[in-house]
This record gives sequence, structure tokens and C-alpha cells, in this order.
Amino acid sequence: MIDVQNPLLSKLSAFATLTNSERASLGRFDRPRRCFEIGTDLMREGEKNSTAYILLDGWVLSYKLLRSGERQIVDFQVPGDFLGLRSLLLRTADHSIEPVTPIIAVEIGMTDLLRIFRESPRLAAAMLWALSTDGAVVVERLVSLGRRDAIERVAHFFLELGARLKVVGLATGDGYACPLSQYHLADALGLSAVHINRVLRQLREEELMTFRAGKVTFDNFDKLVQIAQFDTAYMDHGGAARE
Amino acid sequence: MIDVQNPLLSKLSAFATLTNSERASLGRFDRPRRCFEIGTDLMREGEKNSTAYILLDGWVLSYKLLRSGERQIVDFQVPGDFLGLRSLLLRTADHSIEPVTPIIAVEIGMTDLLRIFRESPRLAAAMLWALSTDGAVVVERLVSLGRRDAIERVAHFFLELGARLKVVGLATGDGYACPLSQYHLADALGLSAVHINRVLRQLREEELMTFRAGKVTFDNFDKLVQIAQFDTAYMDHGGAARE
DNA sequence: CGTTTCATTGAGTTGAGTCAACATGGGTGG
DNA sequence: CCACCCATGTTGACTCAACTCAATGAAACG
Repeated sequence: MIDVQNPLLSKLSAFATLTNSERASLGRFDRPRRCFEIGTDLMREGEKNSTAYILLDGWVLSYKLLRSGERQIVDFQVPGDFLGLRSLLLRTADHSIEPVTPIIAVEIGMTDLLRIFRESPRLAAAMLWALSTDGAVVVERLVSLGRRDAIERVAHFFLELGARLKVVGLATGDGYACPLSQYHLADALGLSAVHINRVLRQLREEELMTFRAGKVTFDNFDKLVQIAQFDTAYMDHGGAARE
Repeated sequence: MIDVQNPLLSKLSAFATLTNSERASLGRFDRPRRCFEIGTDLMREGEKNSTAYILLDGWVLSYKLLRSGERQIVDFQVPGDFLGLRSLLLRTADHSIEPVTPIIAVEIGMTDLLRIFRESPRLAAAMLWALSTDGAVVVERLVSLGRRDAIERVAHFFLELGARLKVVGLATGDGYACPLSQYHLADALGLSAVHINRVLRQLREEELMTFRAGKVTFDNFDKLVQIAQFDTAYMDHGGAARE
């Protein structure tokens, strides 16, 4: 059981080395493990008393719809990430969540949270840290949408995703598997799908990176980092936090 | 002392009615009360072990700088808001904070947080709720930058700010005092100051709202709400949360 | 195999940016 | 008390990054 929770353990371990009892405490989510197929939302904006989850396998996206039918993808979540914790605290979901691929997730409720806070303040701190990291990612996306042009945005996006996947062992320094479509990228980065396509071509032709057939390959990592002004500082506070 | 903390009390009271002992617990922040003038940052991106604050009076802004010298303002904070809590949890500040007006703030440290969590889970829940609301605001701004045009963005911004100020008694339904410059708006909404100016003119000429001499006036609130597709749902979960 | 979804490319359009000039008004030092 | 400064606000003329529309492949699928 703890086996499947590896992604979350990997992530929290980046913050602090967990004791056996803390690992056990995490493993004691005996709430149902659920699977969702593409097309079935895990959560709907406006829904009351929604359930939160820990994502064990697969990718999901969080989004908001506009009246015009357009959507803005707030973020993608990968294994080890929390889903809908904010909505749980707000008691009304402020965004929707849908699978990108078929997924496996464990439910968590308010009672589980409170239990963790009671049983292990250290674990609670690790979880708050993980939540804060999610917040930092959203803020960084905000900067992208506000002040970066299309190439910088796309480059930054793939670098950040790579860094997140690396933490849970799903990426190497060279690239990673990525199940997103160009429409996903467009809705996440505030661009049109057509323009995303042109930008991807440019990145490919300039031999910076390649996104094709569900695979991301970094052809010139350093130059890409420079173009995107990518700074990992907001993501890997792990080392700094251990003292 | 509790007197000055009214803005935070007003805000948390929107989530749950607080008992006297909970109010007292909040009041027991005997940490220094500090004043900051315009031009002195409260926090710098990258700084380790920064201090967090509760803002008692005045306005501040949270921002990130880009290499090009441009900046993206992440959000403005008004009395009753937390400052830099995420940076406290991350142990390294992921953004900078500077005053918009001279301000008064109370320091909070990790120990204060832990004490609150220990002494009053209810208060802790209220604080997590307040934090979640901040997150929801950032997400809503993300949607603005990604998928709303300039007029919608500006309209949405002023409506949201109004809603937030109303919670702490600093706005009426008709308008509020707002110390921001057009440059602030530009950096927050991902537009140029020149374009902000044109949009404000348009809003004025179409008798929707007026922003002049530090005052926001809603001339046609309903139409403005309609244009901005403004939905307060993500802000006032207060009623829903009481049960 | 049609159908659907995703990717690709060209041609023309536009919202917002840039540059540049000028207005206004509070603040400050001579 | 005046003169000047500097930050903020305003407006016009021109440019451009990204959009829309449209057509066409290519692969995936029941």
C-alpha cells in the first residue's frame, strides 16, 4: 500500500527525512482508492463539500471555464500532488478538475488532515510546505501570463514541469513523457493552439527542445533555461529547509 | 491592542464566529508591531528565513522581477491580509513585498503559527481558510491574464478589490479609496500603463466606473459585473462554511 | 473505412504595445 | 513666493505579437 504512495513520499522527503512512524501515518489513508477515466470530472467548480485527493498515478488538470466557453487551465497535477485541497478548505470548489489520462487517486477528507496535524506536526509542516510549493507554481505561471512572450512561456512551462516530475522520479535531465495536447498547452498558457504549434516548431528548429508524440526532449537545456529565465529556486527549497 | 487587529478579526469572522478565547489568542501576538515607509521592502525574493506579517493598516504589493527589469505584481494586500506566509513555509521567499502606502504590520513567526494550531484548531481552520481565499484570488487573476481582454481585466480587478475591502469595512457598494497608480494596475494586470489609461477612459466614458484621484466609483455596478463576468462565489464562502 | 481528434501551415486581422509629445500638480529649494 | 522638477496621467500615430479563419495531413478508433 505504501508502495503506491511512493510519489507523495518522494515529494515530502524532499522537504524532510520522514521517520518510519510518519511514513506509516501517511500510509494509513484507508480511504477508498479511486480510478477516474478521461471525461469524468473529479471536481466541479461551485460544488459544495467536495472531496480532495492525493494523486497516485496519471495526470489531471485544474481549470476554470468562462462564459464564452473558453477555459483557463490553472495547473496540471502529476503523481504525488494534492488535488482540490483548497476547495476542501473553502468548502466550495473554486475550480474544476478533470483527468488528462486515466488516474488512480486516494481520497482525503478534513478528518484525515486533522489527524495528521494532531499525530505529527512535522508531517503537517511537510504538507503545508508541499501546498506552498503548489502556490509558488501558480504564481510563477501568473508571471508567465503577465510578462513573458510565447516562446518564454512555453520554454518555462516545460522546464518547470520537468523539475516537478524529476522530484517524483518521472523525468531525467534530458526529458520526460508528457501526455498533453497542444490544446492543453494553449489553455494553460493563455495562447491559441495555432500559436502554440508555431512556437513548438520554432523551438524544434532552433534545436532547443522537442515536444512530439508525447515526449519532451531537451536539446539545449542551458540555452532553454536562459531563454525562459528559469530559476528553480522557487521549487527546490528542500535542501534549504533541512537544518 | 485587539482594537488595531480589527481587520483580521473582521475577516476571520466571515468564516466562523470566534469565541472570546479565540479572539484573545489572536490578540496575543506580542511580537513587535512595525511600520514601513514607501521604498523599504518588507521582503525580498530569495531571502531566507523571512518574517511573515499581518497587515493592520495601509496597502502593500507582492511582486516578482524579471531580468528585463519588468515586474509582475502578484497581488495587493489590504488591512487584515497575511503577508509572506507562503515564504515563511517555504523558508525562502519566492516573491518580494513592498508598501504601496506607509503601513503598520505585526510580525508572525513559525512559533506563533504552531501555537495557534495547538491552542485552537478552529482558529487554525479559519486561518487556512483565509490562506485558501488568497490562493483563490491569485487563481482568478491567472484567469484574467490568460483569457480576459483589457476591459474585462480592469473591471474584474476593481470589483474584486471592492469585495475584499468590503469584508474589512473599507468599501461600500458604491466605491472605495484606492491608492494605486496606473503603473501599479499595469504591472498587476499584464498591460502597459498607456493601455490602462485608455481602458480607464473607456470605462469612464461608458459610465461604468471611474478611477480618479485615488477614488474608485462604480457608476453602473450591474453592467460592470456583467462585463467582467464577476462571480463572488470564490470569495464569500463564509456563509457556506458555517454549519 | 468513415469519423474524430490532433497537428500543421498560410493569409489576413487586431488588441495591445511602443514611442513620443504634452499636461497637471504636489514638493522643494533658492 | 516663484521656478523648477519629477512623478503621474493623457493622447495620437504607428508597429507587431498573437489571433482568427481556413484548409489540409496524419494518426487513432470504434
